[in-house]
Amino acid sequence: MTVQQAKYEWVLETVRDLVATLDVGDALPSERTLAADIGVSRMTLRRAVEHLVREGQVVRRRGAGTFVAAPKISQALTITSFSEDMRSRGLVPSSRTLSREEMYAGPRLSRCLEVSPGDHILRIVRLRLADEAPMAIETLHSPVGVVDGLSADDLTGGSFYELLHARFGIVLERGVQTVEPTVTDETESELLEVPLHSPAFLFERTTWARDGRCVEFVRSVYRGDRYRLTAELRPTAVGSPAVPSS
Amino acid sequence: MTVQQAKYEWVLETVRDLVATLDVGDALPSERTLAADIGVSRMTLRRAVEHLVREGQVVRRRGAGTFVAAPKISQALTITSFSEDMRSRGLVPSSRTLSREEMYAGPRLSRCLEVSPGDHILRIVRLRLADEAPMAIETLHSPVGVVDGLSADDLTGGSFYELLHARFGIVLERGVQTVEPTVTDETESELLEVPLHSPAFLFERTTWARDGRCVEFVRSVYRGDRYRLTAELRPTAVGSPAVPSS
DNA sequence: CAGTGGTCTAGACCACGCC
DNA sequence: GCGTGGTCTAGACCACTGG
Repeated sequence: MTVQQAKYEWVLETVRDLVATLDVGDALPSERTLAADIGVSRMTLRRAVEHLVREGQVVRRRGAGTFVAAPKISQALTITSFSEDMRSRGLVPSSRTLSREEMYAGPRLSRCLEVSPGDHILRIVRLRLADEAPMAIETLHSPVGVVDGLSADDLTGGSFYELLHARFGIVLERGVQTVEPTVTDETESELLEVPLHSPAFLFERTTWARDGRCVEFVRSVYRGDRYRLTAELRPTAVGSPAVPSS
Repeated sequence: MTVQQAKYEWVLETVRDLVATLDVGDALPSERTLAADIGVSRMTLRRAVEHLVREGQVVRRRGAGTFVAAPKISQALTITSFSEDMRSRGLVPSSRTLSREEMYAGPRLSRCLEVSPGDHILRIVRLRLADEAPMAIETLHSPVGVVDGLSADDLTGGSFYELLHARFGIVLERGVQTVEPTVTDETESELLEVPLHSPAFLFERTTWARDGRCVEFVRSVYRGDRYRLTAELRPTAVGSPAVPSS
């Protein structure tokens, strides 16, 4: 009745309070009943319940009812791009290009980049800094056919991805990244200014464009003493049948 | 008209195809227009569009319209619990309890577990195996007040979290986890059957219950040669104003 | 101002679980 | 069969953007 703006959120809070008074496995009142009790339409009530379903607070079973879910921890690690990542950690990101060369893909990279081993690719190595101190070494590989004429200077500025779109019209579609623990070798230790064989993260990322072409294969080595991944763990939706209240 | 089951998904595919024909920054037809063209109600159309918004394909701007989003790579690393994780990798998980002891929390753990340094805590060390071969060492700390009477045998079975709920009525609320690269020490190398100073992951996780109590602090060392994190990267919702078609 | 997305309604039919 | 969630509709008003 009052302002619409608040209604859905108000309903959400109301239902949340209700759930808090119940035990795991307990059924909520039916949607029609609850909507009437609260004084909103069923669609509005459903929207609030959907929110709780996504949060994993409740589980819906068609034909049966809606039940308080048994929380279950799953892990969602979220990382952002280097620059954003550093800024979110209160550090100032910067970059130094160490080398730029054109080369044959060779057997290994040709597989990663999905080109012929004899095709030319561009390899650019950059030192990534945070607050002026070395943080990571990033080695970027791209087929020259994709990033024709890319110079070393182009990368000192900012995002490679923005540049890909603005200059080459490339729209990214998806990527796959793996993370492994490793230790630094001589070269890496010198560049990152850490002792030989220091613990480090090894990231490998392959990214594809919307047109299906493989755009880049990136190998990054992050200092283990300065960089750490963090994850917020939240209860998620439960696959198991709602546990009957013990 | 036909079956309801398929309608919403059909609309989603239709809109997805439409988006594919547009460039980044282009506006979609208005919801009312599009709904009429497709032949569904606005609510149904909205549901499909909401799906695309969550996927980051389009951006809605109130009063302005709906626009094709500029893809932006962000990273969502997803890991599951040890057992699930192993099973999803085609391995058979198992567990061996190495030790169980009650001890004073001490300065460091008392901070992690949010108890007094003089409070008693339980420490259980488990070797986690995959296909009978060592994969990780997990050291669990919990205040005895929380898991009173927990025996070593209780943990050989399965999930600690399910046990927490069934036996102690503890409902988990949230957790924080950090991941660092490290190298194995003598003890760890022996247990994990890897050479001294092998690369490894160090996970540290703190989990809280719904009532606010800190339930556990877990420190896990994973073999770097057998364990690797993988992430599917997908374009996400864009904060930046939709780029006008170049 | 007209047009857009954001929200809400009251009612309808379907598919499914349970008794 | 009855009650549940799942879906869909046609129309309404609001808040905001833009010319």
